Amino acid sequence: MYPLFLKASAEKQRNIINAALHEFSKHSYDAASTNNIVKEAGISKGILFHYFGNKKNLYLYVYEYVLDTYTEAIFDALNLEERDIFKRFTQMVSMQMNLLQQNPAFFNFLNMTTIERSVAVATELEQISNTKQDYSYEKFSFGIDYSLFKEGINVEYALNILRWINEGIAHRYEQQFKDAFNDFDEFNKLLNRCAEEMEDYFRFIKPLLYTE
Amino acid sequence: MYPLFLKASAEKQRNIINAALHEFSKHSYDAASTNNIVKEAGISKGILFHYFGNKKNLYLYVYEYVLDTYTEAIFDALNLEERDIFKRFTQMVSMQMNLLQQNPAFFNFLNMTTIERSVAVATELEQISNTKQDYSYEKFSFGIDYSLFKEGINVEYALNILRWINEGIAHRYEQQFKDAFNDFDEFNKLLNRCAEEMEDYFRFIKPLLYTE
DNA sequence: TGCTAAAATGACCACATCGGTCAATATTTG
DNA sequence: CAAATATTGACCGATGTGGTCATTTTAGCA
Repeated sequence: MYPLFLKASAEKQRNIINAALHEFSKHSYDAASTNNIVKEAGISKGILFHYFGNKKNLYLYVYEYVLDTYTEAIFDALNLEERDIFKRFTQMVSMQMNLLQQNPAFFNFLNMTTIERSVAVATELEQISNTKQDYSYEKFSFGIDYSLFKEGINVEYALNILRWINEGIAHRYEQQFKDAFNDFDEFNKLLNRCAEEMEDYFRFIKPLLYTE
Repeated sequence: MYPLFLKASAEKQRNIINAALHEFSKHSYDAASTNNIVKEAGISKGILFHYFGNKKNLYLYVYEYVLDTYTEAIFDALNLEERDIFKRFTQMVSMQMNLLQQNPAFFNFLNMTTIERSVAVATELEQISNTKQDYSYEKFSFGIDYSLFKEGINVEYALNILRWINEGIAHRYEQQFKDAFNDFDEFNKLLNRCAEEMEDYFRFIKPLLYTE
């Protein structure tokens, strides 16, 4: 893909990706500044364009990188022998918390891409999203044991509701995550509280969906 | 508040508010352009600043206007004698669909304000939000009959889940709403389909939460 | 060591757009 | 008709944009 970039040292690549993630998670594509990115990455403007040619390539590269990293993290975290959907969710929540701890901009960036409206990248964004996003969801729900559900339960509805609970809680914590970003202990406490709350809701809804 | 603006004709006020809503729902505060607003509203740059003094005042005025309109719409739509939370939700969904039909930018703007990060307006935004947002939620859940729930059900959890279902479905339809924005029939069909789906989920979850 | 090719720099470009102003003009009012 | 008010839009200095390229630094090899 971008051989010049891939030839650079791992640390440099990481710096650039993190700086881009940070900028693109704070601003829309149009409003994001390559000047800010190079400043934060500690590189010159020239080398960035040497690597990626233009802003758009950089943006789409970061998007693919994030989706791939996310998918890979799911692969790592998921124990496919666990066929209980609630345990699966617990696994995924802990995976997401780890990712968030490693790089808070990660999910902010993903959120931004879902509301991105710039015509300059809209079509490519949707294209990449379609090819990659569904895959990780499929992976997540592979091999689920549907017989654990009460008879007559619409499993598709049940799974969607679980996801929306997850997203709803995450969304509620978002601002707090941002505020606590620089306080390591506080940030970890928040992560735990958030995961705990998700667990609470799962405990609440599980007996409603599962047979005794 | 802004007497010069309020003295203008109702049509002019409407044009300005709609133009501002449109611009601020497409761009963050910093990225939004007053030039675009005056162009779309069909007024001169001078008169806009004559009315509001500066961009920030305009933005916050529109935000208050939207929250007030929303609250008022809830007042109109809600039958407080209906004490079944599911019927209440149905009432609110239909109210939201009406608002969305009248002005699609309405909810997009509200979504944008929830992710707004500009330091120029952050504190005021939160301040206004705190004073007004809670109120409409309180209003919505006033007089709910909790005895309809199964024994041992955590009602707070149940209500949150209903809200997240609502938001999750709405979010899923968002992009489609935008695409169909100019096709009146298609747009209405979408509104109905979205409301229908919310009803489906309510029908699904109601027997899980309520006693027979 | 010296030489060459590749990597990296950052000043610089032309340009677009920004929020905001204000002298000039149009309209309303009495 | 004059005075007061409403409205215009050209204009301002400032800022920042994505992208370029002559120049310098570094790395690899003989």
